[in-house]
Order: sequence, then C-alpha cells, then structure tokens
Amino acid sequence: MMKRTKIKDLLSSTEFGRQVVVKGWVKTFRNDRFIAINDGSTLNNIQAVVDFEHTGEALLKRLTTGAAVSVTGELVESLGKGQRVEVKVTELEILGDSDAEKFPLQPKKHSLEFLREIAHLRFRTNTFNAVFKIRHHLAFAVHQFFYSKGFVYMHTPVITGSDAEGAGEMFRVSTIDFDNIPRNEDGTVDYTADFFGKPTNLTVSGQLEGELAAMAFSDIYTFGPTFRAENSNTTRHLAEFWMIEPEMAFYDIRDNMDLAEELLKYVIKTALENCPDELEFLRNRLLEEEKSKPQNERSDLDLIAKLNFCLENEFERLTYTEAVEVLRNSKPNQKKQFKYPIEGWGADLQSEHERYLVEKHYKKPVILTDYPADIKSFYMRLNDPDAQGRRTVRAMDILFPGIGEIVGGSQREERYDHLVGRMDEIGIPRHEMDWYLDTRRFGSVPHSGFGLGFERLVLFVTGMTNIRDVIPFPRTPKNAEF
RNA sequence: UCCUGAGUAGCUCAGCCGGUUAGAGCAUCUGACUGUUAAUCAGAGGGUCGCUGGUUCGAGCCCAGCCUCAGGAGCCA
Repeated sequence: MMKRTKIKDLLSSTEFGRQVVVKGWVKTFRNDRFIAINDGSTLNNIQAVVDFEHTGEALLKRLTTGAAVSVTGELVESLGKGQRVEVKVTELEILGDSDAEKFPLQPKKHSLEFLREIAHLRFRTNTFNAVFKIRHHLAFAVHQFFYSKGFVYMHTPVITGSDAEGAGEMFRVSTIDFDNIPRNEDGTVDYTADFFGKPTNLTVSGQLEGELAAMAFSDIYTFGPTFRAENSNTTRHLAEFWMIEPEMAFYDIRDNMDLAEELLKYVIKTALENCPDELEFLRNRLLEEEKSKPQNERSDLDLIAKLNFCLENEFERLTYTEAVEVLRNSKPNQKKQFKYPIEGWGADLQSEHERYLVEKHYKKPVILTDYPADIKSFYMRLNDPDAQGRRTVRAMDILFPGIGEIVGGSQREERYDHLVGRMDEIGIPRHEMDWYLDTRRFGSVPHSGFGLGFERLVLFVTGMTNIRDVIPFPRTPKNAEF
C-alpha cells in the first residue's frame, strides 16, 4: 500500500511519472472527468483526471462536492491550462459519500452569515481555510516570540475564586442543582454546598496570577481562553476568546510599549512570511468585496500593503491629554460632527474619537497612555499630579485601524500604600485580595504587563470584519452551537 | 442592553398601490457533450413568504407582540 502524499507537496513536485496517492475532499467534479481535490494542506486544489470512459457510471455519480476520496495515479504535467501538475487516475475510491442534495456547500460564493450557521462545515471553504491557517501561524509566532526572549509560559487558572478582577461580568461555575438550590436560613444560596465550597467563576483575566509569577520569573506570559459574560453584540466581542497576557518585572510603561509593539510586528511579519498564499487569497477577496462599495469607502491600501505599512512605521505614541487636544482641534469636533463632542479633560474617549485618531488623523496604529485615573483600573501605577493637579495612571492602549483597542495594559502600582488606597476608593475589600497584596509586601518591584486580544489580532491580519469569523466556534449572547 | 435594518425555494435575491396559480440566477435531479477551470447546453422537481395574533371581502405586502440575524452604540481584548 502506497503512502499518501499531501497536496501541498505534490503541487510543488517535479517528479513526473511518479505513482502517487492523494486523499482529500472533492471541491468540484467537472465534465465527468476533472476532480478538484483539497486536503487542507494548502489552499490550492490538485486536479485528478479520471478516465471516465473506463470508469463505472455509478462510481462517477458518487464524485460529489464534499465527498472524501482516495485516488492513485501518475503525477503528470497538466495538458490543460490553469494548473502545472495533475494526477492521471488509475484507481479511484470513495472514502466517504456526500449527498449532493443535502451538502450545503456549493462551488460558489456563500455569505459569511450563512457559513456561520454551518460553522462545522465552513472549514472546508477557501476563506476559512485561509483564516484558520493564519490563526494557527499567529498563535505559534506568539510562542516563538516569547520563547526567544526567555519568557516563561505560565498557565493561570481558568476557574477563579476571585471576583475582584474588575473586568466585567463573569460566568458562574457551579455544580449546584438549579432545580434544588441549597439555602441558608436567611434564604441566600448556601455556597458551602457547592463544588469548591464558595462561589467560583470563569476567568476574565490571568493578570493578577500572572503578576505573582512575574515576581519570581521576571518575565512570564499567559495565552489561554478568557470569558466575559457581557451582553455585547458587536463585530469585535466574544463571550469566550483567547488572550495573551505578558507580565514583566522591572519594566516601566515605556518598556511595556516597546515590547507590545515589537510583539505585534513580529507576529505580523511571521504571517507575511509563512502564509503568502492565504494572505493573497484574502487580499483578493477583499478587493472583490470593495468593488461593490462606493469609492470613498474603499481602503487606500490592500491587505498585504496594510500589513507591510504597519511593519515599516513606528506606532504613534501620545498621552490621553495630547489626544484630547488633537481631538478638540479636529475638524469633526469643530464642525460638530462627533456624536459626543470633546468638551473637557476626564471623559473616556468614544469609539468615534479613537477611530478618528487612528483612521483619519495618524492613519496608523496609535498607543495612548496616561489616562485619567478615574476611568481606569485600581492596579494601574499612579503618576504624580500634573501642573493642574490632575491624576493620571500609566495605562497604555494600542488602537488599530478597523479594530479599535487591540492591546490594553499598564505599568502596575507597586507601592503598597497607593494600591490599598485605590482599592479603598473603589470599594474592593482588602481581605479578598490579600494574596495579591503580598506581592507588594514582599520584595515589590516596578512591573508592567498588557493583554492582547488574540482574535482581534487575527481580525487585523486576515482583514476579516467580524470576530465571529476568526474563531472556529464563536460564543456570543444566545449562541453556543457546536 | 439601546438604536437602525433584515427574515420569501438548499443558497443569493426580486416581488408594483393589498387582488386570482409567488418569480429569477445558482445548486439539485434527468439527458446531451467530453481537456474542463464556480465547465457548457436542454429539460424537470423544489415554497408553512421567521412565529403568533389582528385589520380586511381578500395579506408575502398593513398593524401589534415575540424570535433570530446583521450593522452601529455602550462594555472591553
């Protein structure tokens, strides 16, 4: 029995005359004669040519879109145009039939909305083949980047007993029988009867645990699933997503920004190097899509040019205070085109403001730093008050065109008294965070870290526009299929 | 959660001012053709018009409620 060869290897082979075995799924079967077969090793199909005059009619009928086949034959130079090599079939076996009347994928363009409904089959389309191949390379590149810098990959818990992480609504983890809830005498739920003996949730961030590890290894990162029970219905939010969270001892906010920018550029460069076919396919797909848009809504750069532009240019760095000035003097603000006009210092920036800065004003990734303390988390390092006495924290958000916030991070507050002061202000009970506060009691050092939304990164690199199309099985409000 | 829009054949969509038997392209099936490239040509089958209720002589179309989806906003990665 001959060993099968992957289609990717065959398409670049010059060993004409060699006997080969190809296994894969039928994309189309044309002219009773030409099978386009794909095995996922490449975006491209190999053409297998059947001698239909000497092949049973019943067998030919089973060559339907989606069927799994094994063909044996000679690798030859193609007689036709459109492909360099093809397989002259001597043996044809159907490994798995696919009922043509029921298989939902057709050799034509499908809407992304429809494909989302059949997410279990959409891997077999060119678009999703390309998207998930790129996703794979990006994930691997993240590990490579940190490995080369001596970071330790840390697995922080998925189930957490802390409810003070302060990053939105959480999913409760429980084994309590909801039809028969154990109660205390006062009627409240008796969590001592639950699996962990107390309320537990799915993690919304591994940051706090990451900080503990950074206080021993200096440089660590996490890369794992993260859960937010927010009722968010947007193209850039998921209830279950993957986040990369490095945490570095002895890093200040500037070191933190440098690392984040270097990481982003490294993984984008890796994608460009390793996925040229996939990116080219997605680039053309986008260009095709833009043809139906009016001129002024089309992008200046195509996908690959956009990624290269991102590599070749420094991210624009400015403080919140500077950004507010830019926005205040901007045309849309003066012409009152913002829905939320920029009036003063202190309010959080709205989507429209971030978009203006990134997409209109600077036209490249922007890193915003030093936000007002009142709109940011308790663990962020407090700056000395400025000349006007305004309190800011050393936060940094990286904003990408079309995506918005892709990275959120900060230098952490390493001073015990300041940290506790902020917790008291916000009303976070000290005793719940005692383990976290220990890092500030025993050998506290300046340190920094950030969270990078992996799916938002994949969105940017693939040029897709809906985050549900860059994760295999999206979990969103009212949707946990498959 | 809020705002806007959509839901008609397996898919993408058309359907006039409320009027008789709801259409097209692709897909599927049948046949023809045989170096095709989402093959081509001819023919056929295929519908609970999202759901529930209402208005009307009559509703795919008008009204109300609900469900689902999409885009935008908020929350954020």
